[in-house]
Formats: sequence, C-alpha cells, structure tokens
Amino acid sequence: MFKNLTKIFIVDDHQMIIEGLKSLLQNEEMIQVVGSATNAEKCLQFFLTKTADVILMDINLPDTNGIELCEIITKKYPKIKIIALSTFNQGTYVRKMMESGADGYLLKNANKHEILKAVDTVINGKKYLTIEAEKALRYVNDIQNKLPKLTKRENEVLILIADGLTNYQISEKLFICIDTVDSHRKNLHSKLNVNNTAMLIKVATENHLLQTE
Amino acid sequence: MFKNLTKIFIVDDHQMIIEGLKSLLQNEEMIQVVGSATNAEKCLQFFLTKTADVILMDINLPDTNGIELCEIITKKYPKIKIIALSTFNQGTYVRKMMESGADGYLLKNANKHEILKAVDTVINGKKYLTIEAEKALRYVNDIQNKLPKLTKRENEVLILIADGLTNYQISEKLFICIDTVDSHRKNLHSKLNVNNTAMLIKVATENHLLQTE
DNA sequence: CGTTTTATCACGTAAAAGGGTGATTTATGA
DNA sequence: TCATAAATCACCCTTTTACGTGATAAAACG
Repeated sequence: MFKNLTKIFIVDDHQMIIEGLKSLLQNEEMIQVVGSATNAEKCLQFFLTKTADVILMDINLPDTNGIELCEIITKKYPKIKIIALSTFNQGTYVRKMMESGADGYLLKNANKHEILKAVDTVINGKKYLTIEAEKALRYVNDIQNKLPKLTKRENEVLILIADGLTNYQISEKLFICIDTVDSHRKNLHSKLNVNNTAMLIKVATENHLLQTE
Repeated sequence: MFKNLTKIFIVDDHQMIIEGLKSLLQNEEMIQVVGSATNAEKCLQFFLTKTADVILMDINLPDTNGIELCEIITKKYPKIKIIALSTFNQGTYVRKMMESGADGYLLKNANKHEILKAVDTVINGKKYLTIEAEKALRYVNDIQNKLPKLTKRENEVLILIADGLTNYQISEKLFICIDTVDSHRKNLHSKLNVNNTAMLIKVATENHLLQTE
C-alpha cells in the first residue's frame, strides 16, 4: 500500500469536512494533502498551475455540481483520479458520478481506514465503491429496470396533466387531437399500472417523473 | 469571548466531521473537546459519568434522530447547551430542533469563526441561529401560515383519493354517502386552490399532505 | 350560550376521464 | 432493410368528476 507519495486535493463546501480529512490524513507518511477548495471554480484554478494524484470531491458544491466538475476534470486531466464524497447514499448520484468519470465513491461517514483503502484502490487504476454505494446502485438499477420508460411525448403529457390541464387543453397546447392525448394518457396508465389520475400523479411524483428533463 | 474554559462534546455519525471540528477547535485555548460519539447511545453513555458545557450535535444520527436526543439531553441535563449541526437548511428541521430545546443551529459549512461565535453565544445563555437557518425558519413559518389546515375527514379522504379510490369506493370505506365524499372533495379543491384531481394530488404531495399523521 | 366549524346528505347538469378496439404514418434501432 | 416503437387520429359507451346550490345535526370553541 502506497509505495509512492500520493498527492491529494480536497473539494468540499464544508470547511469541517476539509479539516476533518486533512486531520485524518496528516499522519500518513505517503499521503500529502496539497490543497483544498470550497467550490468548483477555486478547484479548477488550482489545477491550472499545480496538480494532484487524487481529488476527494463532494457532490454538492455551491457553484457547479460534482457531476459537472467531475466531467471537466476527467476531460482536462485524465490522469487525475476522482473519489466522490457524499452524505447521501442515493443511487442516482452514485450512478451519475461514476458515469461522469469518477473512480470511487465514499460516504462521509467513512473512517480513516476506508478512505485510505479507497485512495489506494483508485491510484492502482481500479474502481472503489463503498458497500453502501454499491447497494444503492444495485437498487436504482433494479428500479429503473422495473420502471417502464416513458416516451418524450408521454412525459410532456404527464407534466401537463400534473399541472391540471384537461385533455382538451393539452391537445390545444401541443397542437394535437384530443384523442391523441387520450391515447397517451391510456399508455401512461398501463405503463405505470394505474387506473386513474390520482394514482397517476402519485406514482409519477414518487418516481420523480415530473421533471422537465 | 470565552472567559472560562468551555468543554465541548461532539455527536456526529461522520468521522470526518468529528475530526474536522476537533481540528478546527484544537488551537483554541479556552475550548476543550472532551469527547465525541458517532451515535446517540454512546453520547448518553458519556454523560452518565462525565459532562460538558456544549454539545455540537448532528441532526441525522444512525440510531435516534437529533430531535429525540436533544429532548432527552435537555431533560436530563438542563445546563448543557446544545448546538444543532445540519447539512441541510430545511426549515422544518430548524423548527423542530429549536422546539426540542436546542440553543443553536449551525450548518456544516460554517467556518471556525462562526462556530466559535455560536459556542460563545449559547454559553452566555442566548440562542444562535445561522443566517441561513433563520431564513429557512421564516420561510417555513410563512408556508405553514399560508397553507389552510385540512380537517381530519378531509385528510382521510385526500389520502384515499391519492390511493386511487373513486368517490363511491371512498363512501363505502368510510360508511358515508357518496355526496359527502363529493363535498369533502369540493372543500379540498377550494382550500388547496385547485380544480381537478391531478392538481390536488400534486399540491398535496408538494406540501407533504399525504402522510397518515 | 351562541357562533363557527365540521361532517353529513341531496339533487341536478355538464364536463372530463376511463376503457375498448383499431388504424396510419413516421421515426428508430438492430 | 425490416421489424419495432412512437405518435398520431377515430369512435363508442360508461363511469367518474366537477361545480352549483342548497340543508341539517353534531361538535368545537370562545
């Protein structure tokens, strides 16, 4: 473990977390915390002139979110490994971060040992997921497989229904026939396994389907 | 500021936060971190034999939540001041913690200066709220005042509607006339300012009205 | 004790949704 | 390119909602 000196950079909007990580890592001989930032901008600024081996990066940043920052970093500096830090254990986050090029995912309740293990794993070119994150990821994949995908149009119609428009009003708004709206509605019902508007909206909100993506 | 030595205890399930706080406070002469715990049980255990002046307490704990722990502590040890720590800025949390006897509310992105100020404020018997927390609290109070209160029956009916029951089915379930259900529905509509089921359920979920309280 | 709120029921009409079945034209992806 | 999915429209009939305008008894509250 840790044959070479590993330089670590920390990005987190919580000063306490930064201090905590520094404190946890300061006695490690082969690890050096070379800097920290409380937002994405300062982080990018740092890497204009300096570098690091691993970035411990909070997902929730004040300016940009971790996902975007992650994409930028991996694009600009492919060699730098990124370990995502999160308070939550939300599978969607885990998924998105890993898709955006993160190499590891740690929860903030991780102890010193786990942090070191994660750092060691990623500098050796492997991925590191906390057990909890793995579970969350599996869970989300399961759900997403179970949840039938709505088409673009179905999504539009769904949102308009939730906004309280009637089939007629929706048909006017989308310049389509009222029968078509009715068709989409029927499809929504069968896809989401409901049989009236109340259940439709409830299920839709529960599964975060009302976002204009 | 800090005429006497102030003993601080930290409760947080995130090891990083505990380390961070310790690290931030360790150079303060008049402050001594006398212990820490990662859950409510260990915290209560500590206070069986020892004591502290101020507890920095995370709201989200693995076993008990901060609100309950806060109530227990203030009941058993009224002299101990409690400062709630939270990642979120949710008004409902702020409200509940302060009602449960907390003396202060800090966000985890607080810097050293703000933490010291909070500690100083509460040991002098005053309340300390971060600016953000104050805002959130005002916001929640506003919302709660704007939201009309539903009656017991209206609540029941609302939940059954959300479950997908028709007026007829609801009338059977509650042993009342279908016209009565219709009346409740009309009242729900006018109270929540909607005019069909879709909006009703959307507004209800947005305002967390579908819980069986 | 009197007023307001809550819960109940009634009747009527128009609008909207639910459910079935089927068809056509574009995408779209394997 | 060829099968599949998506988006469109059509018609029919039943059920359910929506909305209006009442009324009454019981409960809650000051």
